[in-house]
Amino acid sequence: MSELSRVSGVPVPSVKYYLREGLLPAGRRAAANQADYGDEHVARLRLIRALLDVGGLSVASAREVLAAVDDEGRPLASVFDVAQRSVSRADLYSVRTPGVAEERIDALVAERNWHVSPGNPGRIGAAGVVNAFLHINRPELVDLLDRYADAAEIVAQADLAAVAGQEDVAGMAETVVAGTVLGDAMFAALRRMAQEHVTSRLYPVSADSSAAASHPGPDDPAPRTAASRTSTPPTWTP
Amino acid sequence: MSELSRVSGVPVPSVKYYLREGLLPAGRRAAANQADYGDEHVARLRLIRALLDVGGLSVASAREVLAAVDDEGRPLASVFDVAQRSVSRADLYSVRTPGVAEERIDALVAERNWHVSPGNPGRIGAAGVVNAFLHINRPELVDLLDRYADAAEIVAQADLAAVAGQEDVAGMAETVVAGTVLGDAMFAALRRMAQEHVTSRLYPVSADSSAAASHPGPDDPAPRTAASRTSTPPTWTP
DNA sequence: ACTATCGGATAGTGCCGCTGTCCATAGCGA
DNA sequence: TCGCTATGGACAGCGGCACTATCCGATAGT
Repeated sequence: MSELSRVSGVPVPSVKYYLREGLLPAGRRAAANQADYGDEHVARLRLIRALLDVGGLSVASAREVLAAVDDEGRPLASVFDVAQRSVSRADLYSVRTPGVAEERIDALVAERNWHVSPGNPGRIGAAGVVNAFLHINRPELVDLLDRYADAAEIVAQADLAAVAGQEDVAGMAETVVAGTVLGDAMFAALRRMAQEHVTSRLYPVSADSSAAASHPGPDDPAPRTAASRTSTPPTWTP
Repeated sequence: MSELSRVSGVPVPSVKYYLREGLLPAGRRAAANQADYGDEHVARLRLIRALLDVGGLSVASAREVLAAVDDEGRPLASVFDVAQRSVSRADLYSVRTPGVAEERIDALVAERNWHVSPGNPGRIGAAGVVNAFLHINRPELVDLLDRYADAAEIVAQADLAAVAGQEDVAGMAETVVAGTVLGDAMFAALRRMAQEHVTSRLYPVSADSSAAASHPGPDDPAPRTAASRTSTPPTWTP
């Protein structure tokens, strides 16, 4: 276990915790005080940390998602659903103008001929956001929906293309989960960059952004040796 | 205060808490045990709940964001920056292959002629996600970047157009904050719907969302089209 | 044989977002 | 004027979560 911890960079107590919580399958017991872990444990541990740290999932959500990944016979749509729910905020903005926001979303769906089931977590979430826009007295932000939907179509088609490119079913499930959970973070990050870009074009600020100056700390180098294996050579071409 | 609580729907102890934490300005003291609150307090309270519940901000982040909104003379770019940081995940996936992910992001930025400052939180975050993709051995997901960037441009332009449509500066700042913080949630929700739509077109046999919620078995057939049910609450048995 | 380490189990820690309690004060009806 | 209730503020406590520290019996190595 200590070697697993060393290779993966996860502290031993955390590894124990993930074992206890059912995120990480137990290793093969070689003796009463010895267990063997393989590459799949290292990979799983990395996936766990990616889901928790980058995707922002809770341990409970990660457990459900990983159970879906491990479930061989589960249909892909179900894996999608579990992944989507894991990143969806359970505690929605309490609806104070019931119906209006849902109607707006349903109108959008109908207009685009989207097929969306009524229980889709995105439908509930989008209605909650629209409701929040109305409630803070900023109805004009609701009109962002159409452009956002254009963008969402592009992203969803790219997501599905990535899933379809997988060979084996297990890879598809993991791709679905990683794409859904980490994709949220990736798009949000790209949106921040695009926002700065568009802002700088609309409002050419002479002084550069306060971002670099007011962000002194977090670039801690943490010089650790490159113990990570790079089985796939990162030599893609942009 | 009890009336403020009643109108806004926020419990009195929470209102006290927000006052203490500096999210909500104090009311005009009419007497030692009486304070008057106006419409602006109700609106602020609604904004607070939207940021916390829908946007998922912490109380500390909300305080910073609201301080930026209240700061009259603050340039808009700074408000953007504060809002972006508030929704950015501070604890990034620890970089194990330093440089590679950043280079990929910088190549993307250069290719699109984006103006992005090095300290942009999105740049760090995107590099973290790319790094996670590589680290979980799914480098093909990195190729999602280009389509995501297309979508991010659309969204960012819509965002800025909404900001530019505001008349007063205070409204702009609040629009920036609401659009940035709640926009993340809105896009994520729309992405979920678009994903289901595209999935249903590629794989016409789509599982009910309620079926996944009830943890179907490995051999759950679910050969029914989701269109068979229109507005019935979760009942996945025909 | 002896010590160091291993795995597992259990309890504890720190943080966060509230929430419950207490108290001096003040409005208000009798 | 006298209670009675309600108010606002200060402070402590709670429950959940993600770890983290401690202990313990069982080996593995020497």
